[in-house]
Formats: sequence, structure tokens, C-alpha cells
Amino acid sequence: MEKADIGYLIKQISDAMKAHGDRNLSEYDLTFSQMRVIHILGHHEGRLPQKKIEQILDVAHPTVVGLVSRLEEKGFVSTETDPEDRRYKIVCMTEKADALRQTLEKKKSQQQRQMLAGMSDEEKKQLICLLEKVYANMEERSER
Amino acid sequence: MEKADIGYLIKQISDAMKAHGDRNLSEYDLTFSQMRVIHILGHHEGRLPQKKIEQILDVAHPTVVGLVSRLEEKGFVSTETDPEDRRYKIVCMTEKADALRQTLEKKKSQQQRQMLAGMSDEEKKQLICLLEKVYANMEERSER
DNA sequence: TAATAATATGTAGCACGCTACATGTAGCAG
DNA sequence: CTGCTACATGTAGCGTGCTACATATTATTA
Repeated sequence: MEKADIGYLIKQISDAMKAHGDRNLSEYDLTFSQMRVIHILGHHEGRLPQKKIEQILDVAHPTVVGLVSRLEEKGFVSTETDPEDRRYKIVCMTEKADALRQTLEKKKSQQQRQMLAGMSDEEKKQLICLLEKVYANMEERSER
Repeated sequence: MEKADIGYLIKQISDAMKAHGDRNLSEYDLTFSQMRVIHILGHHEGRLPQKKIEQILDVAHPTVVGLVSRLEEKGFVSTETDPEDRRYKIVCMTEKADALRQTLEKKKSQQQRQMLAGMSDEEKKQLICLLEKVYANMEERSER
């Protein structure tokens, strides 16, 4: 084993989380990232312009194009053009996605629980605090 | 901003790290992941069977096939068949890669330093410890 | 109003993860 | 030796991230 490198450690956790999530969601024909879109929509009355999703996910816009297309193909989402400003594409949760909301929330908190198993509340707080510092440090010289 | 979700936080740090690394290494025609292969080779006398790289990186074997192919195309690495066991493909650092070793190490520690800026040694230790716990928790039910 | 700039989305093409399947080599049982 | 198993590697194809470029719509400005 190489010496503990925080960067690779974080990457490995991130990869494992995605794998874990994908496996966990495969029975619903969803992926970890697609689930996140559904989750966000669920917290915004089920509709958001694609641009807003992009900002909340903090990913580049072509990534969102792909996520939304796949969700739409599978019927989890429908889209319409904003009549007020025809540049905006409004993404709307369908019944099919709405019906899964509770299940997905449960899966999500379940994964969170497993990830943090065996930690005191104090440690969890510490971890979040430290990760936020790291995130702030990474963002500094990035300015997308 | 949504409530702090450790999972997404980790993912965002991981993505930012990759982006940061890729940008930082683009002048050498290398990526974050490719650099990691060079780094590992550098710590093993410059030659390792592909299988070993796969285990150290902890990724699936087709991922390594891709990384090594691209490194070979760019001349950072050469490959030969192990005469003892013709199943093994030995990956060897070239002069070109060896010449970059010090520079890459510097870049690496520089990124590490930026990521952990403003933290006490105590906090760094805490962070590593907590992340290792999380990693162990994720690995539990995975068993690749 | 006509030209320009800004904004949201789309497309092309790449890197790098993955799974599933295919191939080549080695080792072992009969 | 033959056939089976194990193991390392390769290929195909997909999801999700990215950049760079293209298009459509709106806003601004000359």
C-alpha cells in the first residue's frame, strides 16, 4: 500500500460511492447521477430550467444535456420550452419519477448512513467542516 | 445551496481535483490519472506488470489498458511480455517519463499543499483518519 | 430598425470509469 | 497428451465528466 494520499483517497471514495449508488439504483433503471437530478427536481416543485440544474449540480452544461436526455428517454422527466423566454428548457418530473421519490430518499439516507457508520456526531461534523475547507481550497484558483 | 451532503461534497472535491490536475499537467501532455501511473512506476524501479498497476490503482483492468495504451502512444511508457510468464505485460517507464519524475512530484505535493491549505497538522491527521473510516465503510459490502 | 453581444442549449469528440464477453497462456487432472 | 480451470489481457459498448464549436433566442446599442 502506498502512503496515504488524501487526494487519491477522496477519489477512491468518490468512485466507490458511484459504484455503490449505481448498483443500488439499477433495479429502478437509474444511475447515481440521474438520481441526483430527480432529487433536485423533487426539492423544486418538480420543475426547473436545465440551466438551474446545471448550476446546482455544478457540472458543465453538456453533462446536463446528457443526463436529461437519458432521463427523458426513460420517462422520468419531460421537457418544455419556457414561453416567457424560449431559450430556457424546463425540465419536469413525471409521475413515474414522483412515485419513486420516497424510495429514492430512503436509499439515499441509507447510503449516507452506511458511509458514516461508526462515527460520532462530533466526527461527522468535523468531517463535513474539513471537507468544506478542502472544497473551498480547490475552488480558489479554478473560477470556471 | 442544498444541505451539506457528504457524498456530493466528496464527489465535487474529486471532480475539482481531477480538473485541477489535468489543467496543471496539460503542458506535459499528461492527465491526472496518467500521472498516477507514472508515479507508481517511479516507486517500483520503473517497471511493473499491468496487473500490479491495476491492483495499486484499484480500478478495473480495462481502465488500465486504456491508460497504458495512451501513455505508450505518447512515449512515456514501453511494454514487453514477461518471458517467464507470457500472460504478463510488463510496463516500463521511458527516459521521457523518468525525466519528468521530479517535476511531477513537485506538482503533486503542490496540489496537496493547496488542497490542505489553512489546516493544522492535527486537522490533516483527523481528515485522513475520518476518510479512511469512510473508505472502509464503502468497501464493506462491495467485495469486487 | 439593424447589428452586436449575451445567454441557453445542442453537438462532436475525448478521457476514464465500469460490465460483459473474447482471447491467449499457464497449470493441473485424468 | 487432452481437457479443464485459472489468470492476464484485450475489445465492445455505455455513462458521465470535460472543452470547443455551433445554433437559437433575447437583450443591447448604434
